[in-house]
Order: sequence, then C-alpha cells, then structure tokens
Amino acid sequence: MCSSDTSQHDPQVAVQARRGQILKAAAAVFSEKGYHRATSKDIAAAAGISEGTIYNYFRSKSDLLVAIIARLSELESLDVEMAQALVGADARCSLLALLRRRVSLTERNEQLIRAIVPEIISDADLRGRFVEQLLDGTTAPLERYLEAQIASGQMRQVDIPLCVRALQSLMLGLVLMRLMGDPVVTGRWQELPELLVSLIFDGLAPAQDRQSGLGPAGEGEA
Amino acid sequence: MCSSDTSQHDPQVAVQARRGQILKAAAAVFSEKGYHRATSKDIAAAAGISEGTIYNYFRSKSDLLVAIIARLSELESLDVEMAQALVGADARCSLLALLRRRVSLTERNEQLIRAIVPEIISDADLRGRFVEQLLDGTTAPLERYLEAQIASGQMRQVDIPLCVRALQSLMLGLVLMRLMGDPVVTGRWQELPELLVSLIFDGLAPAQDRQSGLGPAGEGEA
Amino acid sequence: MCSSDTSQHDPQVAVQARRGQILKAAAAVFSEKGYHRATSKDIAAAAGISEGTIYNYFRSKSDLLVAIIARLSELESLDVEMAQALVGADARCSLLALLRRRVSLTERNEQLIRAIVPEIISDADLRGRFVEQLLDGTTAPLERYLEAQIASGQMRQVDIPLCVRALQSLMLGLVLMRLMGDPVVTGRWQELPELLVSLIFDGLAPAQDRQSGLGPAGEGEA
Amino acid sequence: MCSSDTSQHDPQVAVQARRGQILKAAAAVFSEKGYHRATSKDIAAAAGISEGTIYNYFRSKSDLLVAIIARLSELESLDVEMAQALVGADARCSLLALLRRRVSLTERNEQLIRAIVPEIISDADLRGRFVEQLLDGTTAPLERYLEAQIASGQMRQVDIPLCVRALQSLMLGLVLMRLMGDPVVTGRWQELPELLVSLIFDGLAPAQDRQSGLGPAGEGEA
DNA sequence: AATGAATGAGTATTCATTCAT
DNA sequence: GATGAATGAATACTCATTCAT
Repeated sequence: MCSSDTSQHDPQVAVQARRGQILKAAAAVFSEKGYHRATSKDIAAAAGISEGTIYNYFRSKSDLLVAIIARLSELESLDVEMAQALVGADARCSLLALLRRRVSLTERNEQLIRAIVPEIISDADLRGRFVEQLLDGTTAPLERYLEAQIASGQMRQVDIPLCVRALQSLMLGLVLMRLMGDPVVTGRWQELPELLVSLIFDGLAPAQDRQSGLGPAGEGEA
Repeated sequence: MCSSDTSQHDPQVAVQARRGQILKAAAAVFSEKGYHRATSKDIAAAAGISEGTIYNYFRSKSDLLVAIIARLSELESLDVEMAQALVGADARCSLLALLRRRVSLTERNEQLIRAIVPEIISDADLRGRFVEQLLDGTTAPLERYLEAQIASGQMRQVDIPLCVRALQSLMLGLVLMRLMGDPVVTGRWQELPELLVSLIFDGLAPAQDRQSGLGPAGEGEA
Repeated sequence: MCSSDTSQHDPQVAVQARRGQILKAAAAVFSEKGYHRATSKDIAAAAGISEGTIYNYFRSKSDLLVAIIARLSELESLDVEMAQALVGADARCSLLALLRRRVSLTERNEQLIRAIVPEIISDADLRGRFVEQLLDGTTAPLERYLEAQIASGQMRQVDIPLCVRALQSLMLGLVLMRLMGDPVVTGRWQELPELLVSLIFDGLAPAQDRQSGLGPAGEGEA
Repeated sequence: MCSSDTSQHDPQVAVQARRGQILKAAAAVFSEKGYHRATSKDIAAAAGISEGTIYNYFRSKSDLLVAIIARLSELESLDVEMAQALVGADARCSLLALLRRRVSLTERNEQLIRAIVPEIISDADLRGRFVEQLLDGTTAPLERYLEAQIASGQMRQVDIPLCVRALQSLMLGLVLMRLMGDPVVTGRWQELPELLVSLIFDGLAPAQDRQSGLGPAGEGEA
C-alpha cells in the first residue's frame, strides 16, 4: 500500500516532477534563443531554480536536448495509435485522422519542435538518433497503409517508399513553415488536414486532365 | 581614369573580390562545422588571410551569415527565371522544370543549407529576413502560376495561398529529409521531380475515385 | 546518571564516535584521491552518512584535514614514547628502535601522508600548525637525545640543532622517496633502520680515513 | 643575416620571452597559493597580461605545471656537470662541491620547487614524469660516484643503491624542511654542505667507537 | 540528530573582436 | 590594407555548504 502511494512525498514522483519542470524550461529557452545561445543560467531562471539544480537532474546541457527529443519521440510514437488509425478504415478518413493528429500534436509541441529541429539538422549525432527515433517510427506504418490502400484499390499504383517520404516531407515542411513564422500556414493551421487530404488524393489537375499512369514507377495502369 | 578602370586596381573591384573570397571561405567552414562551431580563425585560415582582415570587410560573424543568406537568396530568387518558366507553358512541364531546378540547387548547396537553416529557425532576426527574402520570393510567382493555370483550366479551383504553402512545404520538407540523412530521399533525389509532378497533379486516388470538387475550404463533396 | 554512563548513550561518547567515523572516512578518501579531488559526497559515502551530517561535526572540509593532521600528530608525537626509548639506552639501539618505529608508522600511513604533506607544503596556515605540532614534537626529544649521547661520550661533539634537522630530513626524505614511488626505497623499506644506524653513526669513510673533529661548526680539522 | 638577427623583433624570441614571463608568474602563484588554489586570473594578473593570453602560449593550467617541471629538470640535470664533479677528485671535496651546487640551486629555485613538489606527490601522472626526469638523473651518477670511491678505498663497502637513496633522501628532506618553513634549516642553509660532508663521511660516533663493517644488511661487525 | 535537495559562488577555457605595428 | 597578438566577456559545470523537513 505504501509503495504504491505516490500521492505526496514519493521521491520518484518528485524527481520526475523536477525533471519535467527543467525540461519544460529548457525547451522554452532553446525554442526562444536556440540551443547554442541558451545558457544554463537562462534555463535555471526559466525553471525558477538555481543552475546547480539542473545538474542534479541532468548530466549536461546536451543531455537536456536528448531528453527533450526522447520525450517528443514518445509523444510522436505512432506505432500503436497510427497503425490502428490507418488500417481498415476508409482511405481518406484514416489519412484525415492521421493528419489531424499530427497537426494537433505539432501545435501543442511547437516549442519542443523548434528547440530540437535546428540541432538535429546541424549535429550529426543527434541526426542519427532522430532518424531512428522519430522518422522511422512513422515510416513503416505509412508504408503499410499505402500498401493496404493500393491492395484494396483505394489508391493507384505508386512508388510506396518514395510516396511515403513525400507525405512525411509535406508534414515536416509545414511544421517548418510554421516554425519560420509563415502567417498563412500558422493562421490557417487547422484547415490543413482537409486541404491536404484533397491534394494528396485528388491532386491539382481538373478531373478531365488527370493522367492515370504517370506514377513514379511509370507503369501504365489502363 | 582610375574610377572606370576595373580591370586591375579598382578598389571597388578589389573590395568585392575580397568579400567574395571571405564569404566563400565562411560558407565552406559553416557548411563543414556548422555556424556555431566555426571560429573566425577557421574562416581566416580557409580564406588564406588573417583574422583581422575579416573584420575589415564584415562587421561581425553574424554579418557573414547574413551576407551568405543574402547571396543565396539571390541565387534562389525565382522572380525572373521562375516567372518565365512558370508562365505560359504547359502546366506539368513548367512545374517539372521548376522542381528540377530546385532539386538541383539543393543538391549543389546541401552543406550550406545545412549550416543556414538551423540559424534561420532559431534566430528571430534572421527569421524575419529569411521569410521575406527566401520564402516570399517564391510565394508570389507560385501564386501567379496557380492563378494562371486555374484560369486556363489546367488546374482545378483550389485555395491558392494554402496550396502554394503546401507546395513550398513539400519541397522544404524534402530538403530537410535529405539534410537529416534519410537514405531513400537522398538516394533517389533525382527521381523526385517526376514523382512530385505526378503526385501534385494527379494525387494518389485511382482515376475513378477522384473527387472533383474537394477544394481546400472543403466545399461540396458530391 | 546519564552523564556518567558512557557505555551506551552518552552524548559525548556518541559525538566522539561519529567524529572518528567521519575522520576515518575522510582520511581514506583523501588518501585515495588527494585532498582537492576528494568531494564531501565522497567522504559522506565512505562514512555511510549524508553530506549534511559531516557539517554537524566539522565546520568545513579543511577542518577535516586539520583534525586528521592533529590526530596524526598525536600518533607521531614522540614526547612520551620516544623520550623513553631514547634516553638511557645504548645510543645505537635506541636510535634503531626509533627508526623502526618511524618506518613502521610511515608504512602504515603512507596514503594518508601522501594526502597531507602536499597541503602542508602549499598551505601557509597548515604549515604554521604543522611545524609546531609535527616537527617540533620530534625536535626537542631528538635534541635531548643527542645531548645525552654526547654527554655520555657515545657521540662526538656536533652541532646539535643542525644535526637533528639532518636526521629529521633524512627520515622525511625517505618518506617522500617512497611516496614518489622510488622502487628501491619502497622495496627495501624494512632494511632501512639498520642501514641508517650504520650510516648515521659510522659514516661512509673507511675507519682509517675517519676525520675526528670535522664537526658541524667546522672546528679544528687538524 | 636576417634569419639570425634575433635582437629586436624576432617572433621566436618574443614567444620564448612570453612563455618565460608566464611560467615565472605561474611558478610564483603556484608557490604562494598551491596549484589548486591558483586561478588563471591570478596567474594572468601576476604576469601582467590577460587570461586569454595564457592560453595563446599554453594549452592548459596543467601544461604550465609540466613546463615548470621541465624547466627545473633542465636546471637540475646533473648528467654532465655532476658526473664531472664527482669523478676522480677527492671524495670529500667532490661531495662537498655537489652539495654546494644543490644547496645553491635549491635556494635559487625555491619557488619553482615549492610549486612543483606538492603536485608531484599527489598526482600520479606527474609522479611518473618526475621520477624519470628528476630523480633518475641524479641516481646513476651518484651510484657511479660511490662505486668509484669504494674502489679507490675512500669509502668503505656499503650497499650502493640504498646508500644513494639515503643521500638523495637527505637532500630532498632538507629541501622539504626548508619549504615547510623550519627556521633552523632555512636560516643556516649555507652551512649545510660542510656539516653534511662531515656527517656522511664520519658519522656521529666518536672515533674510538666506530664500527668498521656495519654494511646495510648488517653483516659482520668486527 | 540526520538527511539530501538546493544553492550559487567559483573557474578553466574559448573565441569574437580590437588595434598597434 | 593586412596582420595576429592581446583581450576579456561569456559559459558549462563543480562542489562545499546550508537548511527545511
């Protein structure tokens, strides 16, 4: 009974709370000033603690970044939820659900993302982790989704790996446009899922101009 | 006589040459080590000059970055070339030409982009300039292109500003996937333009499933 | 009744026990890592207590060092034992006994000495206390010993204060050679007392070359 | 002609001068406060330069210490001079010369020595270097000296390696007594060589008590 | 009395920038 | 103009010490 009572003074809970408090502050500061311009003093001030306390919970400044990425990885992990959302349902509906989920996640974690992305681009080590933890988690489910839709005839024959990357890129790019402050993307963020489903499925061509076979693999499907 | 003799000792020419020499070296070093890890000693060594000389031509390290971005903006500026490419020609062909141009530019400047993008994301000042210089430079031509294509019936009615952002995001996202080291995007980089034209115009849906009117505002789906 | 019951819960006894426990741990840690590299966390862990508790018994880290030195001073204090050993007995025997005692003490406290000596050399405050407590404690008995031996004709006339310093230096130097890792001194440590007695009494000259009167004050070299 | 003109602005000369200036200041500060308590700010102030300049000439604080040791090693190197002094001459005279040299060297380099010794005792890495550079340089010449004197009958049969260590220890110990501030050793420093020669050759025993054969292993006394 | 989380002053080292030559 | 030695502000991280519990 005692061992499971984490309501008040459980040290594990306190430790997690402090770690969370520090990570939140670090994400805010990294997001505002960038990782390199953020000082430990800044982070401590943002967390309302002293510099020393940071190092009671994290080994180094770069550990903070790694922990932020790990936290985001968990949030973005699609293995379970996405696989469920994408399989079986109507193709457009399930993609719409997925996009809404991503759009919402992005909006809620904008700060985390802004803190992380620049470092992932410029730091080779982090890049390795990111590709493994973040991208790979979404690639496989999406590929299975495309496969299933093509099999069920709800999508045409396309180059699955490359199309999946295009979809991932589209979302990633929109996140970046948002991070860079584009007013249209930011202001109409909620409208994106529906627009994207329309674009992704139907393209820009008017119905009569649609060319059936110009797939990436280029094979003529009648 | 001196002022018009630009062949040998014109001071203006010499100054521009030195600036170019320094910027080239700075771009190389930023590309290799990233902006923050690059030192002025590195840049001076790469340019074959002394540290002090850098400061005869640029006010600060961040000025170097700004100048590099400005130079890249010019390169990427589509005002002229793109406007020409996009207007009048066949819709698919002109988009294909545009994409090929971007893909090629990106490939040739990959390292430089890797050095610059993180700074643009994390530095508010640069962000302001970048969105104006880089994104905006492509936004207007693309919007005119969509307008023209819709007017000529080669594209269906879509939400132009949002669709343009989606197109920009798609390219931006692909560049990022490449920067982050995704092997599929990197390895099949040259195949992208054709695939993208197909996706953008025709979508993923098979011909018979295509929904004609699903505009970005979501009006009237049969 | 409590105040005289020292067997179990006498606060004075408990305090002394804790102080001893902490000093022992501190000495072990100082010995292993050196004074400056030893942290209070290390010491607390070695003592099996918390960091805070150290400060209930000692005012500061340097207080620990002082207390350790003081305790060592007592151990090394020759006032009683040495005075007894040195007076009255045969000159060679009593010196041999003294040297054996020092050699044994040194061997048992090697690491501790290694931790303490550098601090005594480099800290002016400690230096003051050390010369009083450690050196002076041995100086006076040795001077009395030499006096007695000269009076009894077992030693020739020598400059007593300077000779005593030479004897102290010889022992101190041997300790240092050991601390510095000299393999000969370390490996043959047990042989030293006998050799030293021989050297100190008989010198290096062969019997016939011995110059009787070259006293430390240099008087009368016939 | 130019290449050998080092009189005024030769950069090599300037570099060596700066290095010397910094090392002198570092030795003074290490000597006064001890290596660990000395800050780079202290050293810069003592040298009359800025902190940054130290690092233009030395890679780290510990490099300063190593450089000081190296400098002292050169000074104390006895390979040539000592070998010359010790071989061939009268045993007492040559030892006296040697001791006078050491006493004088010690006096002139007291600060350097005080800066170095504590760290050599407590730092295992430095200890390795020191024993090689400083002690070993004196061990071999002294062993050859004893051998020669014994062969020529100016010394009795003794355990050469151990006796050499005893002589080294005696000098080392006197240096330490001086460093620790012993007033007798410090005040009568110049008298030491003569006293030591007398002690080392003739011992403390009066002539008639002298025991001829007490070798280090204590074999065969009369 | 014991704890150990919190503290924040302290420090080696870096590097953009300056300026005397 | 060009140089590069000198600068010193800036910063991540440590650890002796405190104090609320």
